[in-house]
Amino acid sequence: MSTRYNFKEIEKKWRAEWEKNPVNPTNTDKPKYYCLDMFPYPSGSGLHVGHWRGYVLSDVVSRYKLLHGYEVLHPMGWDAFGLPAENYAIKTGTHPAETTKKSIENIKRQVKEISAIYDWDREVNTTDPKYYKWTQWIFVQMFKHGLAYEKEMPLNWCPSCKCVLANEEATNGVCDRCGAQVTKKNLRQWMLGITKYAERLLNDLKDLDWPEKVKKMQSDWIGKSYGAEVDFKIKDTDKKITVYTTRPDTLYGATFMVLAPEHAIIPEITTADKKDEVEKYVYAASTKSNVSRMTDKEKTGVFTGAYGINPLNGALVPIWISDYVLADYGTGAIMCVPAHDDRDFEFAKKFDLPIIQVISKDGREEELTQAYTEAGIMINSGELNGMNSEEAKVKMPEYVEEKGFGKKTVNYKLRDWVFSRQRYWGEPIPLVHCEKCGIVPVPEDQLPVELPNVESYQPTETGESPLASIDEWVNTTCPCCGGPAKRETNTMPQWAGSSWYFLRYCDNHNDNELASKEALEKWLPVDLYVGGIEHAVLHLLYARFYTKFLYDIGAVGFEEPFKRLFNQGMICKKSEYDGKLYKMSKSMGNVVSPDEMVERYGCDSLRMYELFIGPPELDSEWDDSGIDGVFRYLNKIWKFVDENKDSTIAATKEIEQIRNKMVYEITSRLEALTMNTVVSGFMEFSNKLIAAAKEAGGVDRQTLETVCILLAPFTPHIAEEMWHSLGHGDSVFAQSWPSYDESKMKEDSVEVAVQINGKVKATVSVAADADKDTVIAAAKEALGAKLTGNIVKEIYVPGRIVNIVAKQ
RNA sequence: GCGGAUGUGGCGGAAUUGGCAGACGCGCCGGACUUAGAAUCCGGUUCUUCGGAGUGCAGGUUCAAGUCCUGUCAUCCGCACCA
Repeated sequence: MSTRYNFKEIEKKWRAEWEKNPVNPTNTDKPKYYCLDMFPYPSGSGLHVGHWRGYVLSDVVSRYKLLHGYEVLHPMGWDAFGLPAENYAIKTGTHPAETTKKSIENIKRQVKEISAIYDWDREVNTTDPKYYKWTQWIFVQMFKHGLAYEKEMPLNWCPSCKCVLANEEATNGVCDRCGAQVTKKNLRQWMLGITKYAERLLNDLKDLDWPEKVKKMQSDWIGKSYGAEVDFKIKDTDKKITVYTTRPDTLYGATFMVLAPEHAIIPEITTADKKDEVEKYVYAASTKSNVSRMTDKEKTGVFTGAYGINPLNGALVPIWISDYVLADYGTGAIMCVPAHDDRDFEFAKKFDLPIIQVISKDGREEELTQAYTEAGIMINSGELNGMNSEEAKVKMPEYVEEKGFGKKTVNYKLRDWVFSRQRYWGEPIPLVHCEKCGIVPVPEDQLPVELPNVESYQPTETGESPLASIDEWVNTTCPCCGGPAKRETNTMPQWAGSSWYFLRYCDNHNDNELASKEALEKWLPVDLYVGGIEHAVLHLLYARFYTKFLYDIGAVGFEEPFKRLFNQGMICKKSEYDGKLYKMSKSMGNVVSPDEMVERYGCDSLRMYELFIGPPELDSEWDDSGIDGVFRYLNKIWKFVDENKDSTIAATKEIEQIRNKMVYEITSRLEALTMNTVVSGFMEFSNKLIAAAKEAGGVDRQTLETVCILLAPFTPHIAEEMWHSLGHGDSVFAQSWPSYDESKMKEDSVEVAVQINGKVKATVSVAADADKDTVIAAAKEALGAKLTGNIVKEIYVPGRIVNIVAKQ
């Protein structure tokens, strides 16, 4: 006879039962809890055990809240627009909708293996016209509010995806999706004015219960800086150049200026003798790739022949051009203080420009071998001399403003969002170009603008969408004047659908609004959002921006979508190619299939092991054999409940103590989301319980029931089965989370370690409430002859330790 | 270059936030059961020259340090000419 519990039968039985009678009742008047997973892209290759981690964690929290009497919204859906389905279409001619449908079917089957309490009636799919109707509707609102606009500018272009990229998708000059080096291409594109929200996106971060790391990444990306704009007149002309600086305190030390090669004033100020050289440099910079401009740190530059005038002291400063100055940040022009800026120092050394020190450590000038970038005492700075540079930094912007040659300003690194894509498998941008009326949004009652069928999905080299070749779709009538007009052929980026999907879940069948006011009011904002760190800037920033916009137009009643964020770590495994640790992926050959694990150990064991593997916020290495421990534990607890299910005896004091402590520990560890210690807690307390029961000749019912309920969020099937085996007819999830009685957790006697000079020499058992003198006396007795010398000090930490300090 | 995280047995990792380092589990060793294996159960498992030593390394504060401070090394992650 096998002692293994029959997980296959049990899990099948309860899954069928829960499908019929969901344990999470809807439309109640209970308090709400919205627990959200980042929805997956339904790729053809399906799930691996790494995907389970976040989904199990969020399901544990959801079920835990359920047992606390909440009505829980725990939905799942598919972020299904995107390149893999489209690339597959290019190769095979299969319509992406078909591929997507198949992928969703497959991944949904795998997701169901997790046995999470997802409400499948609320499933969303970003590629469903009923869904993207509202993605388009939001765009139309943005257009109407002047937030969506068209602009021609040099953009990140991925030569491999044949598509433009947003700044957020092209960090380090590399395509976020395919890894190809990004080039610049001058294109006319649709932009979203996210920079208008920069201040709010930054400010509202501070109230969010998010990992500090993510908040920092977002605030760095927004990149707010305080400084001043200062006007430099150009010698012998009536023109001026405005520079932006965060170091107005160093203005007296500005010895030259540098313009970005794209700066519009360059042709106007370049002197005749420098013209050729300047034009050559500007041309070279324009053809230099984005990547080399970022990575070639060697300074290059050219002198324009013109001079600016330092507004403070009238000094003449030569105006140079260099590609280390960015055209689209600040004013595209800088004043250079080589004494106090590394880059300016390097430039000055290379081109032999003067260096004037204006800040010094001790008020004395010194020979600088590198830029002095710390704070210090002002020197060579007229009226500022002797002042602390930090103070000067604060005072100067105001001073500059008073004198009328500049103003205090703020700058952001955040750029507007390049929103259009030249690909097929995305939401069509719902606009019409009319010769008479200009750009006209498609009327809301005509949404969605559905994706037409095309013959070739192939993207073009020219930056034109594959949709442009379908004349019967492109040619339309203007909704405004009824005349001939052409549709916008660009599509939206993948982020469009995911920027608001969390709103749709609460009312996903609504054809009249993106979600009803009542449903939004009831469910939003999200209480806990679980997902990977890779979306720290992209998705999470976009979703916050969308929410703020929708708040501004009155479509939602809150400004921040996600109150609490949890980033689970990745599951890694050694690659079979080079033996190094990598995040699980098909291409590294290190994928472990959850299907296989479920087959061998069951869903409950895999769920518990996913949590046991390590701290949930850190990356962990997958180890196949580790799951054995969890599986053995479940067998052990199964056997324990089975053997005692008909018990009628009362709890001993010890068992009562273990039960109360167990409830306390499991609860507080679960609240802190330290799930790995919850699992070890289960093992630890169960071991104690089994040992105590052996000694007592059995265990009481209440303790067995408590164990079932505690386990229910983690291993729902076995918990439900054991609950029923105790004679209950209702579900374990209809119960309340157990409470604990602190007074019953206390032990009568405690083991106290006895130290001499901080080294443990003995232990002694004393009454828990014994006073210091009693314990010290007992400790000395236990030490006996080991205690020598003069006692200097006696320390007692109640219930923990005695330390006797003795001098020899 | 700047910023952040991490560093504890053969392995994954605990440690009530300054109070007996190594919980819990994997693996391994020994034993029981078995014709045998699997499974299960019981015991052991940081190192040690048995004095002690020990949380990447070197200092410091303290009666007491994995935990606090200073310096340093390594690994990983984010940003990267943002003036």
